[in-house]
Amino acid sequence: MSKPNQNSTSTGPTTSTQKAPAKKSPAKQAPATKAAVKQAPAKKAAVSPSPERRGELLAIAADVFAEQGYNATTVRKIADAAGMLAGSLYYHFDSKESMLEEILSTFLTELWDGYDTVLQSRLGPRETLEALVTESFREIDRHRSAVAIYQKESRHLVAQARFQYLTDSQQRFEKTWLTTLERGVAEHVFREDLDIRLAYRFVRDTVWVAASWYRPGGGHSPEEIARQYLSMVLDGIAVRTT
Amino acid sequence: MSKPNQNSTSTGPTTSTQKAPAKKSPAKQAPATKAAVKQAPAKKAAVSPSPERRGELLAIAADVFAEQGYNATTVRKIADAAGMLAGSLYYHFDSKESMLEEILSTFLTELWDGYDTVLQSRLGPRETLEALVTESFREIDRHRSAVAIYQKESRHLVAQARFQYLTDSQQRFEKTWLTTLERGVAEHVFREDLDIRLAYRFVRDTVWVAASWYRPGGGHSPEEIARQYLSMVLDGIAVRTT
Amino acid sequence: MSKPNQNSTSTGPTTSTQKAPAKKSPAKQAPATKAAVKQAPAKKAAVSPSPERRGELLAIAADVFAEQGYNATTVRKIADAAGMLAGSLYYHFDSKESMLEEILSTFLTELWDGYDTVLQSRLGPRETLEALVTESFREIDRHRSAVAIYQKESRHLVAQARFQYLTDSQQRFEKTWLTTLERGVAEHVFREDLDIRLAYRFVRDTVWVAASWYRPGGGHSPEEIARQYLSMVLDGIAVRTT
Amino acid sequence: MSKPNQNSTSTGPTTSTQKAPAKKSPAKQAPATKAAVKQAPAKKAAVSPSPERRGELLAIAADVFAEQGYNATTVRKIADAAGMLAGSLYYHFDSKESMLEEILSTFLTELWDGYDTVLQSRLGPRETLEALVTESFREIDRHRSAVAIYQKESRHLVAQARFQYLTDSQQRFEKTWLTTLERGVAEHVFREDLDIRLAYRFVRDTVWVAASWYRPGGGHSPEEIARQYLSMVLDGIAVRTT
DNA sequence: CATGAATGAGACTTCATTCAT
DNA sequence: TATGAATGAAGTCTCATTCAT
Repeated sequence: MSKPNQNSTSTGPTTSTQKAPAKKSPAKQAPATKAAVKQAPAKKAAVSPSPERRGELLAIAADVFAEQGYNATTVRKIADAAGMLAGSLYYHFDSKESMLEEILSTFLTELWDGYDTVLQSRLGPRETLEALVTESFREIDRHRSAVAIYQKESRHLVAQARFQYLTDSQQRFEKTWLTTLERGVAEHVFREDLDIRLAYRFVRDTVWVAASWYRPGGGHSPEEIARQYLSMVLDGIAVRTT
Repeated sequence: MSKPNQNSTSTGPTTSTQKAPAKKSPAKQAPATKAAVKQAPAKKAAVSPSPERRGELLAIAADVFAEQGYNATTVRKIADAAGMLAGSLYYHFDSKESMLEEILSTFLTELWDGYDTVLQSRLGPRETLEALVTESFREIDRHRSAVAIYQKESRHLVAQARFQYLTDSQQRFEKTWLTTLERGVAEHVFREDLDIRLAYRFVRDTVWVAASWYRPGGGHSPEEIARQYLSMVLDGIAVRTT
Repeated sequence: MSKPNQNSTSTGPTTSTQKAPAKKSPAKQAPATKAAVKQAPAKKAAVSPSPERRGELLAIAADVFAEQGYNATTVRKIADAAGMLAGSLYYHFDSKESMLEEILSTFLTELWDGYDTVLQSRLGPRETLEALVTESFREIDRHRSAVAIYQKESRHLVAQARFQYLTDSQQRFEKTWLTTLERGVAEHVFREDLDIRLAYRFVRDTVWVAASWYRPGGGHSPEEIARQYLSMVLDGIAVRTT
Repeated sequence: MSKPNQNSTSTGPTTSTQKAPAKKSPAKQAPATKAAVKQAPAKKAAVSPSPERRGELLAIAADVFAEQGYNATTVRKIADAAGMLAGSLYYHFDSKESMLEEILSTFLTELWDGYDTVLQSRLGPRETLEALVTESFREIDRHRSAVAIYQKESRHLVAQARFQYLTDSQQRFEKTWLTTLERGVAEHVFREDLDIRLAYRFVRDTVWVAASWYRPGGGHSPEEIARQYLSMVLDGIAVRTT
């Protein structure tokens, strides 16, 4: 039992084809990746006795990471923000990197919970797109820092085995969107002349970059922003010339 | 003995071949800032013996910065990529940061050259928007790494006096776009129900994030991509239902 | 509030059940040294509430020290092995070092008890040597971990005032053996051409290094091993050629 | 080429069944273990341009390791002894551990060079034993610190994949000695009643522990010490009673 | 121009130890 | 007695930078 916590319990979002709505399920299974990567003699125990403190600290860390960038964030800055000494963080977490990992995997798990709920509703392509975008803005609202971190850091991270699940998630994400767009074209609700991959990137980037400027509680609710974005994405900004 | 060049006064953005008057070109401020920051007794000589080598090295550095992030990039990685030892870079540049600065200011100078040319043509708002977007994709094509760096790093850099010109540029950028959009609404070529600031961010992000996936020489010319993007931005991806 | 016990004055080697007078028993010095080292105002109470638990913990600690080396052993490893948390050990012991000290001083006290019994029997030199070696193997059998620790760590420990008694013991040990060997030569039971100091080291190392591979309960009794070793030490491994 | 040196060239002693005498061959092949363990993107270059400095630093490090123990030795202590700053060591070596590895592997390579020369002479068992012991004392003379380190640290190190070659060497060592002793018994030059494994440990420990007290240049040449040791090991310390 | 070697600041991390509960 | 959470010192290592050659 020794050191009581550590992030061993966080779940890789890869495993998330969960049939039930299960929102906010707090990550029950360890990512498959980890099991394969670590053959160290299991020096860390399994469950955290006080998940609240962990959560607080992770939220603080996420804010600093988002604000300053992962590399530019020293553990001392996180500790300062948490009102403790740098070394004390290591009572709760294995490493700076494991904080990052837990932040991202928690976010992705919840994101996929939301997406899966949408996808299981088997809406039409336009309604699916609307629901996915709206859900995305909700996630940005709830996990703004995590999204911002994801945007900025995921590129470098995918190189590391530990962050394999980012790649997995990305692929699933891409497939989901491409399928939706293709269905929309096939069903004549999206324009036939679209370059699907380009449209995918267009929608994807359009939505997620919002995390870089969105401030929760700033006048617009996520649903409002989603509606405006969807209006632009679907109908364009130009006046209809008939 | 004395290092013959250094970018402090040489390739600064001020000296670039600006075709247009370009008032408030942000690059102009950089040298002033530097002068204020450094009080060392003029220990550096004036011009680099071989500006080509400088340019090569900067291009290499930009690629590595874009690939790995500025903070995660060590000067050794740059030197490796350039086939030299880390210390040798200091014959050409004052510091890692000055490389970054030169990369960004060079890019911004050229960007504003292009933008200013467009703006002086006094086109209608829709044509202005089209021309600015197209020009932007051309810049992405020519300075992909610089754009990617700009996207990723500018947020924290603006805190430093040395990078004041980033803020200046951003403000001018925002004003240019907001004005164009407002003119468009006023002239009934853009939808009246737009949230202008949201639309600004929408267009801005839509364009620049492309730098994160665009690969020069990859099938699509910048003009083609611009056309497709414009089509989506202006007319939306949905089929017109009347 | 105040920790009830601590080994500072309790199980020190002085208080052990020494059957023989054992002048200069090295353990005697330890308390004096300690008193000199610690100037804290007697903040610790006298005796541990449950000396058995202390003993168990020390045995566990000794095993881990022997296995991994003193420096490489963290108090957390000891606590893990004892099924408690690292901080909890400090209810029982002042410090990691005081555990080490108690392990070593306990061992040395018992060792000298045994040696003194032998020496008081006033046997001939060969029989003395045989008895000392046999006694040594018995100590290895009973205190394998302590012996292994002693072998590995005593060299750097002697530099510390707290472990002065190690030096004292070593000197007494050396004197005992040299005397025995010299007597043996004088009485023509040991070879005259011996380099006494070399022979001393030979016998000493031969015996004690066994602690590094000896496993109690592993086929050979300490007495058997002693007999075999003595056979080799006394008569050599070569066949007699006369 | 970047960072110029690093210990990538050191040879595992496992590979040492070299037919030719080849003394002091400076380790040409990388240990098989390393290739299997490291899949990192080969960030370190291959050959050291100034092996002399490396050698000096390794000798210094070996002395400190031997004196204080590997764990208790801080890189700062090594750097102090070398007259430089701690960080500067990392220009020459990857890590503290890689210094240790290079020290040990260099020593073992030379040791096996010497042993192989002896073994290829196909002497009788007694002469082989004498030659091996003598060779061992010569190695102690030349690599005292490395031998002392080996004695103290090899136990913990074998757990690490990087030090696999220690296990390999140990097994080969054991086989060599057991074979020699068995031949001796079979050919009636060693006593028939020997417990071979015990005798092996007896001889092995007897020889190598000498590194803990041997000081080069201290009156006795390695050959003299070897002769005295052999005299004791072969014929015992007791006077012959027939 | 470039190298080789070093500096020094600061990063992440470990760990013995403390203490309120 | 033991836990949970923290402290603070110290350790290994990285990296931008310097400078004599």
